[in-house]
Amino acid sequence: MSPRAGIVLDDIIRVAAEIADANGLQEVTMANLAKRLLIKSPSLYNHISGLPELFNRLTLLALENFYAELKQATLGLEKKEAIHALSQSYIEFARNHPGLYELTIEAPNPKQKDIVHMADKIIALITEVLSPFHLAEENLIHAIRGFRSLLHGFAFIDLKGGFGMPVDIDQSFTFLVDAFLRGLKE
Amino acid sequence: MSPRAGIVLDDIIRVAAEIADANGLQEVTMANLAKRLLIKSPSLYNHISGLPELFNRLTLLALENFYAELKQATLGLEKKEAIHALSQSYIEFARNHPGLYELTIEAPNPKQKDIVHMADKIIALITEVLSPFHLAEENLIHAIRGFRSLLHGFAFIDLKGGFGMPVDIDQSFTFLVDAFLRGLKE
DNA sequence: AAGATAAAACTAATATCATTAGTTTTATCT
DNA sequence: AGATAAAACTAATGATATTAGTTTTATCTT
Repeated sequence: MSPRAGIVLDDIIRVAAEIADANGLQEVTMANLAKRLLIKSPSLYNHISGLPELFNRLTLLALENFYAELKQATLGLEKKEAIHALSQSYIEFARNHPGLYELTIEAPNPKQKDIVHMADKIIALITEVLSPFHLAEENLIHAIRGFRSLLHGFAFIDLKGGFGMPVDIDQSFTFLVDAFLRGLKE
Repeated sequence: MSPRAGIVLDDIIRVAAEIADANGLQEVTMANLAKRLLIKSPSLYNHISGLPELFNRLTLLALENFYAELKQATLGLEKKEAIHALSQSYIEFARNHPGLYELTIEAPNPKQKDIVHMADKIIALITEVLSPFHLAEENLIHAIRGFRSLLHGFAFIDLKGGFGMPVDIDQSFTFLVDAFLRGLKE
């Protein structure tokens, strides 16, 4: 064991994730982390170089968890079923982890190889579930971009409470995915 | 004229909009505004109550401009043409005014009646262009939500530079809108 | 033309951040 | 029992938003 027991890096990241999802990314501050960990904020610098590193690590964690859930959701499924499962899983992650989800959609810093890699894996997963449509080169890219767009757009507006009408939100989501898939077939 | 000439509220809002679009929302600070207006930051409080009011006013300006451009784009057009024109105008506003666009998609504070009103007008416009599809009640809501989602999702990912493949982005956008419209017809 | 007015600017101060430097504390190892 | 190392700490700096109080100055009144 180390000369003196105290918090470890993972404690910081874990609490940061909790704050991000419960109170919003803007509440993830050195001051708030220190309060929750019952230490003074300068002590955090014994474990992490500052807020930029914290957000990088939090983004990586978010992408890993997001990927794992999406992957899990599609296991053993094919075609339309796989697409709907991935879509549903996508929306649920955003709802359950609004703070982490926001981090997953920010443009990754190209220097952060690990982050770029995880972001690429998510796009590869989306590509996989779209592959049964046998789209020609450019159309496949169009379809991937379109699918990513509607997933994120719906998740985002939903998160912000932008769907106010008294109509079931999940049904609207299924409607959207179905409409897009029908449109793809032609 | 007033007892002593200086800046006026509109100067602050105008410069705030410039900074928002050129440097990002996070650069819209009292400190930066004061620098650009060649005054000290406390002097700004002679004209505005603080950052919250500034962002409220900036959001209203953004929504007004956004609505005006969307409306203008659809004038005299019908059906598919109107939808494509509105879509194209949507993406262009986001590209030309990334800072203002971000403000238009935040959930409006329900207490800000004027902001809510403008946001509603934009949704009404989207509803209008979708009306030729003669969708039944719930399906109309689904379609509106879906269309808003794909517009925002595409605009957002585009803004963040998330479409990296060497395939024309505007073609992808047209592909997405067309696919959705085809899907709506069934 | 001189003084009053009002609204603009200002300085000074407080509070909250992130961060750095330097000091103290303390669990473990020798 | 003392050395070590890494954790905690305090103190300080610089950026931010904001408030309070003072000064400046263009216009209006007499």
